[in-house]
Amino acid sequence: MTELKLSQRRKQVLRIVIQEYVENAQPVGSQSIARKYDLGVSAATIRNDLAALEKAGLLTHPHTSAGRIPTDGGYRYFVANLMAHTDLPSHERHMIRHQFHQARQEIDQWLRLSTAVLAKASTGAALATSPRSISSRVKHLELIGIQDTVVLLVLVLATGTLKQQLITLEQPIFQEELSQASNQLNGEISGATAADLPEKLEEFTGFAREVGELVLDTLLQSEEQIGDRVYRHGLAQVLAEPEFADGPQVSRIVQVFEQRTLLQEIYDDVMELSDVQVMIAGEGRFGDMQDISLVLSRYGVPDRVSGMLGVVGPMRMPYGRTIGAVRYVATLLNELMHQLYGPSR
Amino acid sequence: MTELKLSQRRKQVLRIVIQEYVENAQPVGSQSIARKYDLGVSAATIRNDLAALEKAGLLTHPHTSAGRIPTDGGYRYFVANLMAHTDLPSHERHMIRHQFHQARQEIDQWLRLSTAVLAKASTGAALATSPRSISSRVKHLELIGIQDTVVLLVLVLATGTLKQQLITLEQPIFQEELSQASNQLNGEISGATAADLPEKLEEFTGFAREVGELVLDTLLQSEEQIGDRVYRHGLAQVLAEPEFADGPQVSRIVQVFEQRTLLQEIYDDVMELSDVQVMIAGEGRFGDMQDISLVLSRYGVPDRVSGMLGVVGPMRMPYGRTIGAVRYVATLLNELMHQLYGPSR
DNA sequence: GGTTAGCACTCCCGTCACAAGAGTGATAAG
DNA sequence: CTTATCACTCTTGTGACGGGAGTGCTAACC
Repeated sequence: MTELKLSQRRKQVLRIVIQEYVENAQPVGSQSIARKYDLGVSAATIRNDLAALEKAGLLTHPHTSAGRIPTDGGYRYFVANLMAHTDLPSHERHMIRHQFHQARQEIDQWLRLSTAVLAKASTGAALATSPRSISSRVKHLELIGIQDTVVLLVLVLATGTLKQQLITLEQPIFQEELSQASNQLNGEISGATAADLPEKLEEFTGFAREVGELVLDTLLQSEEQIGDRVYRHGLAQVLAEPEFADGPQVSRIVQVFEQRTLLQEIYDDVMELSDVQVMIAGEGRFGDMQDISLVLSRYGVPDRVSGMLGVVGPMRMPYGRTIGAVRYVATLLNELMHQLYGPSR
Repeated sequence: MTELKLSQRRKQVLRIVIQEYVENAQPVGSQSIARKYDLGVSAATIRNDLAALEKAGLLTHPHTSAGRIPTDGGYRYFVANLMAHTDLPSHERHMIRHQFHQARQEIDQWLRLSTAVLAKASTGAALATSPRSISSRVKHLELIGIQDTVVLLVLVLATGTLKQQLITLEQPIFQEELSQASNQLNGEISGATAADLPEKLEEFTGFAREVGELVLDTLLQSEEQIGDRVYRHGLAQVLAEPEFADGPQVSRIVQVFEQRTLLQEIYDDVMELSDVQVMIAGEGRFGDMQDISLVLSRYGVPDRVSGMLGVVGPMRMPYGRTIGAVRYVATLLNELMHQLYGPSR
């Protein structure tokens, strides 16, 4: 979209329309603006401005004699040019930080808390994916007999991520054999990445080889997918918003919230930029996202692990506040992750 | 509730009302019954029966001149006495079984699939908790250095469940020390339960002791909580049902679906009986569950692991089919789990 | 040219009345 | 116990009506 030129007052009017509409979910008209805000001009002038903003594609009206509401383009302009970058108020920041330090030191807990906090701080529903390892490196491997013919393969990646995989055998196997195989493998493949592995596997045969292949599979798979867990919180809250009063709208947002495949698609986008990203009404690239906005951020430690977290809500959303919240939680997670996966080892 | 005595025809009428209402979500009147079903009596007689069923608390009207709809009591009577116990049709059963055998051999995958299958086979939303170990027994323990001062404790329980816990230290620690501690602990505490552990810990000091305490904590915690993951699927579908057209109803069911604490409470109930349980409108013991029914079952291997799975949906639900689906998926999971955790080891 | 006042026009929304339709409840007869 | 009949009730849909909010246009003003 080309950069629009708008007079100061028109920007101001647009800002007011969005602000009012976000707050009240009601179309806003020229008179009510003139009454409530002292712009030094009359309602008629504002009316002209509104018409101009509509022609520019930033506003619409639902019907002839109603007030104006922002279009998706209007929100985009607002977010890009007009929005005050509001950080979360400091007492909220402190409270959130406190909660994180009180939680048990576990990624699972942190992410759960993140979604809870985000949902509370925004008007939307929060989601987060568990962190994915980038270029996974094997740290350690363990083979544990569960049943006579069932073996559990536990894989610890350099980042501390655990992968588990059950192996069902034709023949019973003894613990000694398992230990032997795991010692053998540990010596050889620890520190290996998916790229190194095939070569190293050459020298193995039999059961050890089989396990090695499985390790490779697991590594490859963990690199190409989003984290295997998706944390969600606060759907009830966002469904209470007036735009989701009727059926079709509800199912739309629930689908965005529930569907893994959609998240997977969006994930790649989010990974490209380091800052918080705002996706308004699907940005034309995703269908079926009318009236839905996403505010997402990457988190993690560069080149080691990364995940995604953010908020999904109605397009009519307090973007400033939401972005602030997402950014803050993301930086907090970054800090915590840094302590764990930190510079290197 | 005392066992009600109803004539054959009245039972038949009740059955018809429920059947029709479940299908069409519309109050059903005497005339339409007489027209559609050949009961050998006139509409007026059916009208009398309806009035009797209403007096017995099994039916109501929404208003004076509307047809009848079942009350929660009506559904309970139906489920207890009238319902045809329908198993899933065999081709569906085969398809489901096939899907399970195609999936990767992983509990995570199975449960994900279970909820997907259940949601598809019912009109509700499916949920499942990951299995919890009963009287957890330690199988193996591993300590892995992630950062200089960060250690990952991996605990493998006898059932193959993994528990992980990060430990942040004051001082850096060397891998040798870790290995030493883990060897020491493994020799001593492998096979121990939460009950045995405190005694065995007596002999340890320093870091090993610290880790031991942590193991104990983890064991205790894993015994008292529901599985740490909750799988969900198909919320969008159930929200499309007409009873959830308005706001308050939506938030009610979303809360039932989302809230962990509620599941935790229900869990204990479900564990007591081995068969599928039906909870209609909260059975008076849970508030805020008007118009919502749950069909739940335990799954797992007796005395070893167990979890819960089932369907949450509107009270107006095809109970026969839903119960059949839940039962089938539960037995399927039981089979699969049995292969893993099977008789003993 | 930008700004203002005035005014006709449009459309939504709540209310009311009205009729149709479905179903009940009661009565009286079989 | 069952049936036919009928008055009554309540919902639902429709159309009319007025109030209110807001627009769009025009003409005048600075």
